[in-house]
Amino acid sequence: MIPAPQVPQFSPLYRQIASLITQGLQAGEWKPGEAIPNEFDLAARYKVSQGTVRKAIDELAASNLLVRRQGKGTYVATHAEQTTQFRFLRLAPDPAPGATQPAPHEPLSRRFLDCRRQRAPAAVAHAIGLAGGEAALQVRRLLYFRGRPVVLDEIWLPAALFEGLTSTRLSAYQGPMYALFESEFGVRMVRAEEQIRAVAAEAGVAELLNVAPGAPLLSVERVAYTYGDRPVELRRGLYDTATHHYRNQLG
Amino acid sequence: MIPAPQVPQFSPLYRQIASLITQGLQAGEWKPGEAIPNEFDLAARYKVSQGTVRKAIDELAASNLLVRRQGKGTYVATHAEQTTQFRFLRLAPDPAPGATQPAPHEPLSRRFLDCRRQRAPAAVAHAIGLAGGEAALQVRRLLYFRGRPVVLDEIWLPAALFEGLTSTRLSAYQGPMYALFESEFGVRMVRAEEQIRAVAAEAGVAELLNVAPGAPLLSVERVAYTYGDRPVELRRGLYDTATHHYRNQLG
DNA sequence: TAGTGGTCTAGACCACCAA
DNA sequence: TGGTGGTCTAGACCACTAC
Repeated sequence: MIPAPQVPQFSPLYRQIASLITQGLQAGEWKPGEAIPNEFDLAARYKVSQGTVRKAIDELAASNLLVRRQGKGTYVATHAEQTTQFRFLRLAPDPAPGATQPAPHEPLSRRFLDCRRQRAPAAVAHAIGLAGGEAALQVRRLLYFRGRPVVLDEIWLPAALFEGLTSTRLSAYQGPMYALFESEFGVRMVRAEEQIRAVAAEAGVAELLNVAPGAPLLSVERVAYTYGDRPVELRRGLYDTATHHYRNQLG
Repeated sequence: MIPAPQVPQFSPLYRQIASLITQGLQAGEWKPGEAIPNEFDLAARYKVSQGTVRKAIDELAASNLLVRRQGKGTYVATHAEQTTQFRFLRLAPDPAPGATQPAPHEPLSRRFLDCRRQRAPAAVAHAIGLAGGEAALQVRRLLYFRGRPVVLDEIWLPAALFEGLTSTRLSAYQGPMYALFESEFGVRMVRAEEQIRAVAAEAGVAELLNVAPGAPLLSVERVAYTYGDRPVELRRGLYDTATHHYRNQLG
């Protein structure tokens, strides 16, 4: 007889508070960039001590939902910030030969190729939680560093969450796509999982990225999640790594 | 006039305690796998409250130097553990088509090709902190999943730290290389940085990995650090991603 | 100077593990 | 049952920011 899985029922107070705060974020009670109430006010509201609220906020700050600023307050994290800009795009320019300092981030520009309402292939629909037949949006875009194309992205989104998203609207917005998602559609990307492979460039792709057909490219497949671990984006990026690399920290 | 950089002098007590504990780890006072003293004993030793020790340990556990086990004690982390096994090797088998569960980790075997004492190229010497002319060890090995070669690693180490490391000794050891390093040479890898690119397989590499010449491979360049952020390994891995992928979490 | 987050303490009690 | 880490509280004080 297989023993029933021992599900630990116990959940400490601070985790319950963290969950309540997350619900407030999800419900839009506090918007990205805004400050949440101070620790004592939250403690009074939830009828716990300040230390417990503090530990709850610690957790949320550790998972990048909140940002603490000593002396000022605790703020809702946003993708519309310089410092958070490259949290999800891990591509960096190669260091110049002999350089001791890592190369700084280069100016980046975006070009949107198309944005179509379309039936998603089964694998895609499954990944972003679409029931049979629900519509999806497919966006394709190029990223340029120093005027050269380096990344080709193909992005799938549930159409229901992004009604009114068009190529022109994407092009008009200056700044990261995820910042537009959170300000215009109330969808905030919280975490993502990536699968990385090396592939050979197909003809059409090669032309867009200005590389030889068959050239090795990095394939980066990402599923991005919003609050409550709901998957809301599938993205396949093809990176030309001739002058750039994907950087990663192992802890 | 450029303002002098404002160096924050203030360091909270718990960080000083964390630093003292780290020194103990570095000095080998507590060995990988062993338990450190309980929180009250440490508090008495450092003349602070248990809460402060606790916060210090929290930090060290967060950076994977220590492992807490409720009801048992706090232990020095080790690479010789199943759970930590794949913390630095981020290669996972592709899920079977239509599978809902991610594929489990596959049995892995290692084959060492050679281990030579050798002058390191300048770039390598610089990366692992070798002064001019100091000797290095170069190790090459293959990793097999299900009997098939998937990874070719070329590894550079400072010879001074690994006196007596030979191909036969590497082959004799069952388990991760980093576990051997920590138990036999007292060098514990704490964190690493990786740069990932897509490259085309050269002839010799292609043969070893059993792929066509020119096939796209993942190039994973790693610098691994021990205590005190000292770089002690440079590793270049070539991964065949036909049936596997490099997985990454973005938080 | 007022308000916010950050640190430190002391003590009570709870959850988990092993013997 | 005893020992360990884990939680929660209450209060004092420190460091940083803005006005």
